[in-house]
Amino acid sequence: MGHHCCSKQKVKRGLWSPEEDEKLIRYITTNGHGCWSSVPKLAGLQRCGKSCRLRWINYLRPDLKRGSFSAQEERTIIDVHRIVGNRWAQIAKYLPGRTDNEVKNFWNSCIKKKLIAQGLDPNTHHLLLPIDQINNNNNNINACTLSHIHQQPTALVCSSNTQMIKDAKMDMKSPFMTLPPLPPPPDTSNSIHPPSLHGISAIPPFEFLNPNYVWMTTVSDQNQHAVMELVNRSSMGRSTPIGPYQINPSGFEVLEENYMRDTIASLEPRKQLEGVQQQQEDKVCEGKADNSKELRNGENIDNSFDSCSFDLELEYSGLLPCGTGMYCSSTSSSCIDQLTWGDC
DNA sequence: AATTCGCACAACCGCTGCACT
DNA sequence: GAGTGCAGCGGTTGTGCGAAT
Repeated sequence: MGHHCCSKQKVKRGLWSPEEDEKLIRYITTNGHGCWSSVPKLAGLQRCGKSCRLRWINYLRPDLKRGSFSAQEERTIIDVHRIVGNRWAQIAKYLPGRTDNEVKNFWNSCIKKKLIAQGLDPNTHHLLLPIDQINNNNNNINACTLSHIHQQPTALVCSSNTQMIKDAKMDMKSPFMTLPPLPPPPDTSNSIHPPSLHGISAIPPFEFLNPNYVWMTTVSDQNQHAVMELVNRSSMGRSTPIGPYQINPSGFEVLEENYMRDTIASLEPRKQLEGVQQQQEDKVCEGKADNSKELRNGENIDNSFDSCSFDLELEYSGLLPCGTGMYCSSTSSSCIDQLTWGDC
């Protein structure tokens, strides 16, 4: 039985032999793949085009990086996954030489287990432990802090500018979040990139492209950590502190993800660039929200977020990197401190 | 030594989105 | 706008191999 795309042909399945690999490599290096459906015939292979494509992309491509994932790659995977979910191709873009299949396998075989071992839901990156249990484990963290951590346990906060944070008491539909710098995807031909710090993009392009956020990149006087703030423009000015149980811990993520997906998919690169630039200018000049922007099909993006706000004043004692993967509080000994990576 | 088990990775399958007609 | 073909994606399954029993 062949694929639906080549059901009329007799195609071989299963593992590729070295001879088949050689044929495919020879053909593609000399002719390029062109239309994949015609590759097997032209290359003299009893495979379907889909299989040839997969073999080339996942295994034979010369620019593939082989070997185990580095700690940095692992962190990148986790960080991007928290944002985009199981979009392996998106994640793989941040890892030159890695394929989506490779990333997916690594996630399922290694990272997933680590997260679970750390008490985190690998799908949502939220703590699996109930809040009251966490409270019992640590009296140094108040309920509000826990409520936030529960929402965004892997929100990676590298902030030493606590005053700025305190000053920035505001409501957010989406979590205040600071990620460590992520390398931009290697292919920059059709994409735009957020402001960079020391030549490294400090903001994942997904969020940078999100016109619903305003990015403020600052550098701490003390530790030079890049501090990014996601400020929901439409919600600025409201003040609705939240309690531990007022939010659906996973709700905002789904909405955010859907929103980003739609936004990225719907915006032409040049329009994205223009839109982001314009929005940044708007933010700088006006310093206030503009709810009137409708990005697609007349749908107001602001409506894509449910109310999910944060009271930053209650939060952020300064979460700093802890080990290679997890982030922990620098000011108190908490259960979060225990969330360090073990070996895979 | 033989068998079982678990793991990592390769490959397949089905679906979706896009471009073209 | 509908139909078609294709590439790409993500979930799932298959395979090989080493460790454990």
